[in-house]
Amino acid sequence: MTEKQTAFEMAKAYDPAKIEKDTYERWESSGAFIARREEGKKPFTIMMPPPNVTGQLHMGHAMDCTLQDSLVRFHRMKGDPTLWLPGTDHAAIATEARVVDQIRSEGLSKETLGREGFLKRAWAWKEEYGGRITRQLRRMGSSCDWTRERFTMDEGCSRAVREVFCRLYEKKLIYRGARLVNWCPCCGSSLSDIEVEYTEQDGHFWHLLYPVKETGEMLELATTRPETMLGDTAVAINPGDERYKHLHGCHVILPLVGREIPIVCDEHADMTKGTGVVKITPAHDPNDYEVGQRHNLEIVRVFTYDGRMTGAEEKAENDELFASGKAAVGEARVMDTGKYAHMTTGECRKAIVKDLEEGGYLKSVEDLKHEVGTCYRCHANIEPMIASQWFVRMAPLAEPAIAAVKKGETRFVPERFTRNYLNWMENIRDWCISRHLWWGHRIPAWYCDDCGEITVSRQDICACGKCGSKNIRQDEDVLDTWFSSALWPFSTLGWPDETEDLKYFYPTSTLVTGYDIIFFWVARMIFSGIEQMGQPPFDTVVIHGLVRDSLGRKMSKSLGNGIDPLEIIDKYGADALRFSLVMGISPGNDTRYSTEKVEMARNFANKVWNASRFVLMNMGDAAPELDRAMLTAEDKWILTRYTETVRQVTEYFDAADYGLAAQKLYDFAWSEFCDWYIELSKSALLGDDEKKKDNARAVLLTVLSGLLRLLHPLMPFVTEEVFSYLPGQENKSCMLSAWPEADESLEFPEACFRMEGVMDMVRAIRNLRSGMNVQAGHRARLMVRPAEGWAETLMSEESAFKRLAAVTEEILLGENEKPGEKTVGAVTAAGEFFIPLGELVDLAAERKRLTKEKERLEGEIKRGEGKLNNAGFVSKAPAALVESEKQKIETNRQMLAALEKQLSELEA
RNA sequence: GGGAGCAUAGCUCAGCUGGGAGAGCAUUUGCCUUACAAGCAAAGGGUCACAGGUUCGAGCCCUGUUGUUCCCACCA
Repeated sequence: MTEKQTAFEMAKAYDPAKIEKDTYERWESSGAFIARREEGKKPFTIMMPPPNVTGQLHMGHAMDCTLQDSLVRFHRMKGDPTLWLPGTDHAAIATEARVVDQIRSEGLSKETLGREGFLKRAWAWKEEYGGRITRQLRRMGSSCDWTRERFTMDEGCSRAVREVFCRLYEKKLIYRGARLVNWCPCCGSSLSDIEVEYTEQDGHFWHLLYPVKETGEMLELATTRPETMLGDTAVAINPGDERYKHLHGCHVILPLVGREIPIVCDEHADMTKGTGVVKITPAHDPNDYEVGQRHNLEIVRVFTYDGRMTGAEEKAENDELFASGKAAVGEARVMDTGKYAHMTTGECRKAIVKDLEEGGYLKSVEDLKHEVGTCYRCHANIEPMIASQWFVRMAPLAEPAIAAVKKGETRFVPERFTRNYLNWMENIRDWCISRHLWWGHRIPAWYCDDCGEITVSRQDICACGKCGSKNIRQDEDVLDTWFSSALWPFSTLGWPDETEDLKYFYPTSTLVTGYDIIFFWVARMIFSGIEQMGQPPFDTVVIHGLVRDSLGRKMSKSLGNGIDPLEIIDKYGADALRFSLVMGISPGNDTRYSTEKVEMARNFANKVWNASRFVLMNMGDAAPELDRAMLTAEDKWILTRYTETVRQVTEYFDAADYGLAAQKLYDFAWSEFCDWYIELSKSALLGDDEKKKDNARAVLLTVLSGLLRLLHPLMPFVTEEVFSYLPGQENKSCMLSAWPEADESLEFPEACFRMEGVMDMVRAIRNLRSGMNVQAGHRARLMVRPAEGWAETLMSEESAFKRLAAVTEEILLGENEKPGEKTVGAVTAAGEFFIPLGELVDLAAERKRLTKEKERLEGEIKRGEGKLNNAGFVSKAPAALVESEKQKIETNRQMLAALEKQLSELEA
């Protein structure tokens, strides 16, 4: 613990850079972040969505992290055994791409390094960037349990991955097969369906003519991808299409290739679209693949896995595969595309179009915009391909995952995301989990070259499980990175071992994440948790929006509009960044980042700092005790407002409504505590009545100490720093202090009402002076006529009103006396007042101003009467509302009467 | 083709189970008042997208319309 400076040594402005590093180190080394199991107490657990080790944190992480840390600190202060488990994700495809870039810049390639060499480089990358990320998380102030930090590819997580893979395989929920998959020729890997992003692209419709063998007529059809025609194995028409009834059972001759292919009848052919004729390429189109399955069509692959046209070598290889009987079920035959072989698919498209045109097979070309699948990582166009891959059978896993959410065992906040989740789960297709990469969890399957057996094993094996042959190879591919993230809520707690942590902390409490990964991650955690653990991994999923740039665009590397959270922390402090990311957000909605917001938050942190400085400067030696008998009107007012703030902020945190919590704290701290209470407290503090001084000190301390604690989850650093200076809290940590509870005995509604009246009147006076251009330094006299029942409140020796007004005015009380000189005046609910301004008073302008006010009041009264004369309102509205409406009218009538009197006095 | 979000002050956005609209920034005016000029005291600025409906009462609930953003969907 560092030597504490006194309040008088506190800097005039809050300087976060001076304290953040030390404060964080103190927290961490004290062990305060470490979760402890307390039997009999329900823990609060959050698993951090592990950031990718690809690079560094961005603003989205900063927000995600702030929301989680706020919740975690809130629960820790409430006394829950709290675990926030941090970690990082190996991000298979993304990291591999970065490492490939890195080694390429050194003139190396994956192939030259070899698998082992490459993985060494990848681990080095992980060490560097993983370390950077955890440092960044610390800079944000994250109070996570670093002793439990995990990595998706560490030993334990990897063991969990293998265990799950084997269990699912044994239950036949994982299978291998040759299926049509989304293939990214650029990444050289398959992708799952959700990894494909559809973007609108300019393209063409090529209208082709295929000659019918039996009739000699030309059949017109259209395609957006003419290069796939080489792999056509049928042409489809709708069975009910009258135009083509005569062609049932006929064949067409595939142009350029000369292959005879059947005309099949299939519902897929839509009579209303184009000519109603569709070419069928089962190897390269998802719909065509389905048609092919239904009609048992041949599957002819014409693309290589790196985006070129197949040639003689590929065909020979493929032929051998089939000849040896090792071809997977559903595997495609490969065609030697002859003159097109080795062209890229793009080059081939041009060549084919040209050849078709020359052969008279191209009827016309039409421009068109259409949605094309692209890779979410590299944005290259996806080529659907037949490939032998591993899949997770989703239907049996989805079913309980749907039920759990429907039953409310897992709840989405905001609720609207439930539908999103259910809709996706209910239409889910099998999950392709193979990735043709090296960085990741290698698929634990071995192929026997002798007997063809596939052995899936928890341990590495060196002989075939069936025939014992040593002639085996492990599958070259790794698993989709989300396969391991899906296990995060339990793999990180030691599963498959029955660890104490696992028993105590699973299922976790809340998951906090952005809506962009509900499908990628949240859904998969839910079904994995249910399948392996028997219960869903969390009860609440708090979904937040994305952080966009100041123009509303997504922050991205390619746009160059990303902002580094660390730079902002360096300049404004972590608290400012955190608060700016939370204030004004609403659940599930996107937010824009702007420097102005950070400045607002920085100013607020400074305000908190200075308010604290003021309170500390005025503290005596001992910690003052709150004495209820001593409380003044303004004390009661601020204590009431404070209690209400405690109640509301607690509710907001419980509902994960951070934006409202921040707003409430900002308003209370600034507009009520600082602007009014601190100002009012000065009279006692500067006076020499020690009892009054102690009373003011006690109230200031009560409110400030509570306020700091309420603010702590959002602004941990400044609150922690200031808290330990408080009398009675020496060397105590705000983070470990108790969350404030609303104390009803500190609520004084009547005092509050009185204080609001005083404040209204003070505002009216200031307003009038400002409007009359009264010089700030000018101490005019002020004459006050209290409204009925307000004399004591306004005019007693102790009145807050007198102290507030006395700053600029000299006060005269005259119950019913006339001002007797030229004045300006106004009426408020608490009473009326006059400021004598002699010749400065413009009678005509005054008349106008007062008349305008009179009309406003008359309008108010009329509106109120309208309501009360409405039988429906009186009978149906809540009684309290009707009553307050009556009160309002009564007050307004009194004010109106006073105003009319003022007007008549003006004439006199 | 389905689904969702958004439309409120010049800008960015809040607004709870319906009870006469708020903040920050910007603008205007006056202040270095002994915590804070990263501040203080004031001011101006809104047909709550449009049209209906429910209700004693609608920014809020319902229906439709327009604009906009996003997600999902195999459309040749």
